[in-house]
Amino acid sequence: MATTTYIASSAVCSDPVSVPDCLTMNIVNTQGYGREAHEMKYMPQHQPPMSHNPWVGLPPSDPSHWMHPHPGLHQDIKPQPSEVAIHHRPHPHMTHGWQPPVSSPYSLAGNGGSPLGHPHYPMNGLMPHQMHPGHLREMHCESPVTPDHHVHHEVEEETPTSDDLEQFAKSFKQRRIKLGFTQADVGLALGTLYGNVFSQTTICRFEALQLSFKNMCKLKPLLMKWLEEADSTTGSPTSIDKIAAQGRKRKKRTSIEVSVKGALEQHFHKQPKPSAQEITQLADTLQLEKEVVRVWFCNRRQKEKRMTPPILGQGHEGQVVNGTPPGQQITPTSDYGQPRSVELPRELKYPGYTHQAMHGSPTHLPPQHSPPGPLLSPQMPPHTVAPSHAVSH
DNA sequence: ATGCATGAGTT
DNA sequence: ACTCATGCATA
Repeated sequence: MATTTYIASSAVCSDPVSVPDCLTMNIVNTQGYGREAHEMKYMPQHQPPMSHNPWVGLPPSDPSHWMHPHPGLHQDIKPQPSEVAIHHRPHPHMTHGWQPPVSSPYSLAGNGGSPLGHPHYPMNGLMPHQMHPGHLREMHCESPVTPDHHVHHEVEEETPTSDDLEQFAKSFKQRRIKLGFTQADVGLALGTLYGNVFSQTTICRFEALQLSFKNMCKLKPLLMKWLEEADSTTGSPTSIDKIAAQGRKRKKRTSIEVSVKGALEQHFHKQPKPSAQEITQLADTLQLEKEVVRVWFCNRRQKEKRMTPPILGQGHEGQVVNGTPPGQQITPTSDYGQPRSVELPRELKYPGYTHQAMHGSPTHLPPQHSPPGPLLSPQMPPHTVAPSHAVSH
């Protein structure tokens, strides 16, 4: 049964540390659900664009990162960096000009980081950091489209290959852990660092390669920077406050029964993009709200586009299709529920990357830009290996 | 770690 | 109505 309740997401902001009230974003009413109706978002208390970011030298010249044309009128609740109450790290004993951009390995909110009341403090004061810094460019990605005539400088802004990403993600995770930071810490740190806060979820997905290729590319440089800062820094406990995402009316997560999911999966195999009618019918049949079904399909499609897509071919549907998208290689292996230890030969997996392989502007490119050069223009790297879906964390 | 949801931007 | 980036809530 689908729970269709709305929750006054007062969020679990039970941050033991503190919750600055300065962060109150007035969330009015969000009826994101009934799009057909009004779409009131939340009203930002608004606030001075950039307050201070003591340690984060945010170039005033580049507010674009954290400012949106419509403050407060953006996507999910994301605290503006300026809103984030950052504590100056109480560590006078630091020799560095400035310290860690990051939040301490503790503090942390609700999610992944330190769940259940008291976080584990991996290191109070001393970090196991410093593995062997000064070297995180072990990955050089040769972009497919890179003119060979020009050497690689440090920061390769060229599109990394999926291998690069995979490799990076892996080492990133490893270091992050050694440094004693949680995924949530990182997400928060990015906010104080660059003004873009990310959730534990996103960091997690990055590490697990569960984002789109493009998205991975976008985040990589940020995480790279964080890494630099992080391991070039002596741990200084900084307490970060968690912002409460309050008041927003969010539909409660619908729980779809497994049997129903199976049915949905089956339909998905036959028709990944059902028409409104089909959706309606399906919803009717399965006793779900139409919207729920619609969203399910959206999410399912999105899943297919991740770097580590679910393998098509759920245990039950026998007659799968011929709908295999060209170029999409389906690995008959089971789904992501299992430990993917096998080297999945999924050479191509970005069937539908019709858009920008990644470029700053949101504007999309024409689907198929025929490369002037004789070489192919793979926006997507040749191949990817099996995600070493490690267990950790 | 992941399922369902939101919302800006597209098509 | 869809895609895509992202995240709350939850398993």
